[in-house]
Amino acid sequence: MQNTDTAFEIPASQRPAVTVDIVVFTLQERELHSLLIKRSYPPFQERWALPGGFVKLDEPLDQAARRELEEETGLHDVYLEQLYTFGEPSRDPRTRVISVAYFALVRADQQTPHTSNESSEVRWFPVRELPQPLAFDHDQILRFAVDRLRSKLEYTTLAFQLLPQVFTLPELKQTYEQILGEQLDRGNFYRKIKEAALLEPVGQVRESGGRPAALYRFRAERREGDFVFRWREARIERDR
Amino acid sequence: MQNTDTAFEIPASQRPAVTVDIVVFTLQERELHSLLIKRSYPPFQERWALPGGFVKLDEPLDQAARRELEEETGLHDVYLEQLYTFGEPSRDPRTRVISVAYFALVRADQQTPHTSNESSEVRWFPVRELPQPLAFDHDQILRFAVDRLRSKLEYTTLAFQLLPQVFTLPELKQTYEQILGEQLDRGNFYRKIKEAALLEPVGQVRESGGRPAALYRFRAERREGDFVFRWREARIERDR
DNA sequence: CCTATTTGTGTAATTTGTACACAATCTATC
DNA sequence: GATAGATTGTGTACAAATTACACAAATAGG
Repeated sequence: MQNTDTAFEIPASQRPAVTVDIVVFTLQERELHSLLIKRSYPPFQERWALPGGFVKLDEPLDQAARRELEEETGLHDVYLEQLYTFGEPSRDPRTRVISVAYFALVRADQQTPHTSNESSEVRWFPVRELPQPLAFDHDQILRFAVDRLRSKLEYTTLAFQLLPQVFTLPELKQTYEQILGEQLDRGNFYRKIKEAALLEPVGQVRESGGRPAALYRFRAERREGDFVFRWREARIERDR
Repeated sequence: MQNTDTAFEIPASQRPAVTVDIVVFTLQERELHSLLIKRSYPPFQERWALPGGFVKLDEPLDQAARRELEEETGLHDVYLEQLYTFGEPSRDPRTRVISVAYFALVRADQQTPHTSNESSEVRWFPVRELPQPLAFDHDQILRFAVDRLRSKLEYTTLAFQLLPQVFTLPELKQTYEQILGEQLDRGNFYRKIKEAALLEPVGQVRESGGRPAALYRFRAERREGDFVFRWREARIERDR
């Protein structure tokens, strides 16, 4: 840490700008989507970009992320988690901008984003069909967020933040499959979920073409806290 | 992201300062230690603090971390990884300072830190006996780093960055035990390590009071990359 | 009432984790 | 130089978890 006051003689003009950018995920039609806004001004005019903006001088970082997200898209009360800080000097052609990236999860049934005076267009894109390239280094940030979401899914209850309040086991399984990108065994998946005692039956069913599926909700006391269960053994040689 | 140029009309005086702080870990006498420097000036005069300092306007964040670490302690060529960004408005009493925290790992046999004109005193402290409180929010940052190190140890080869080039299996096991804070079974540990094919026998032995231990080095092709093996199953209910 | 479809449960085979015993190799001591 | 003590290294039986797959249950449609 700065250990002399001389450090504070750095002229304010020499200070970098600090922004927050938010990667918002949701599920739509059983596919993982991310929210992008279309830029109206240069640089990267007409390109799609992550929502975000400048951190105010007296504002905590996560609060800045929530504020910018609501201002630009209307989304609020989302699950929010800091992702990584991107600070390459050339990432913004205008000036030095250091961006603290966040990722957010929203239930699709809950809110619909809207444009604002700051954004000409706001849209959900399937993460498998993003408009490329995005503005700035937002491609990189988004990839980073997808990787993080995928790996945290295996040892947290993050998936629940993407589902409606009430859902079926097949829907939960499909959520996992969508994000992990692989098929899971129904029997093993159901057993693991039930052993973790995360769910509470609602007592109703939902039709689905065959046998109706029972509806569940999450047990409130399990909502918070990061770790609840591990879907399966980490794969040896995963990242190669 | 900022999507109008008006955002850049924010006066530079309204910009926060950005620093990097580095939590440096090493092993000394088989205990995990962290490097602190004593502050010579207010605020927090005479308190111990993490090494760190201001990010220059045209400098990548990780480069800033390496530069500050070398300037303040002389340590260089360390393993470095971004940890988290701390941005509470009140964390520095003078002005808004956003700190991108890093954690670094060094082999104790390799380098010894020295003071500089910026630091009156530099010392390794066992993480179990830190001088408290530290300056700023550095207690929090350090706890955060220890937690991260501990959890990453279970699915990465980070422990290797703390050991000398050449080491024995008992030494490796002790490193894991120190950081995880629990005893491991020798037989099971050896088997896991050997199955992962991470090590290469050097062909020599080191005396240790009883039967000498064989020396190993890491296989170069396994040095990089994050994931290599998982020491063991994640503990259910870990974070509660 | 039969078939197709989807949900939900059961179970055998395999793999992995755990606990602990025992052999091997050195030092120290008498 | 024999023996005890200490530490490294290997083997193995048992428990637990994972995997793969079979089968029963519940509904719709013809």
